[in-house]
Amino acid sequence: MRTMPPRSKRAAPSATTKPALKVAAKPAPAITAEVSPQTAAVFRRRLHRWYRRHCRDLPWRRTRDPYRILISELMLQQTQVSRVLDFYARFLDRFPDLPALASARPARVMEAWAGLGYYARARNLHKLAREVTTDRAGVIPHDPVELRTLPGIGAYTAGAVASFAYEKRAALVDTNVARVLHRVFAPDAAPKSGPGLKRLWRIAEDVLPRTGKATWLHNQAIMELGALVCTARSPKCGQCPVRQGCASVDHFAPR
DNA sequence: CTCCTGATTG
DNA sequence: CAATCAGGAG
Repeated sequence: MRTMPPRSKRAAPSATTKPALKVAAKPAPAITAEVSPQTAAVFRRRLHRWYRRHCRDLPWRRTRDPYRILISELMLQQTQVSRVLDFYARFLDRFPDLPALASARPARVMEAWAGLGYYARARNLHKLAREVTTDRAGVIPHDPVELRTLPGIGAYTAGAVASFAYEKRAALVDTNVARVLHRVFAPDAAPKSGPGLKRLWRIAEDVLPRTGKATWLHNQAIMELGALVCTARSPKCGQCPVRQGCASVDHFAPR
């Protein structure tokens, strides 16, 4: 039961400060949830049932090694799954762990990346490996905020590493997730840039499960739905587990 | 906000 | 040749 929402990030108005006599002072932004807990729960259940039956078996879903998760996320940012599979295996063969990568010569790293393009990201990755090795005792951070301070890690990748490697309860929004949440919950929001994206991040938080373990599956599931069903063009609403309650289903399936 | 990358599409 | 994409950087 969800009788007591334990700690939603913003709900608790930190009792450490002096209790104001007037409650009306509006001490914190106290953002209103975009999605009610009930709606979120239904969404999660349908989504998760679907994922268990339809998920693809991908190598980076079989590991929790932060290094391997990181490599997969960086490669997937720029390349289709089918092609990443090859490069991923080869890259990890040459650099099986963070120390191996950190101690490699730049030319060797670029060699392993050759064919993937976006070589600035390979340089960032190498720099990250050396930074983490020297400054952080070789431990890739758990916290999305800390992750974001590393070269090449933005909001999305930070959430992905926290969630997929450490099974932390962290939201993530990439274009797949943005598209799904936009269509289901916020058809009026402009999913590109600015306030629209901000709102989608808020929605992503709202629909998150309570535990980190469940969040791992949840985040994989939204991305998988966006990749397989809720595609950019001609979404397969007929196969969508969350079409009931989707704000856009009529738009795509006018019937 | 603009710019950047490199594949892909018009 | 230009537009588009997806994330990150500045």
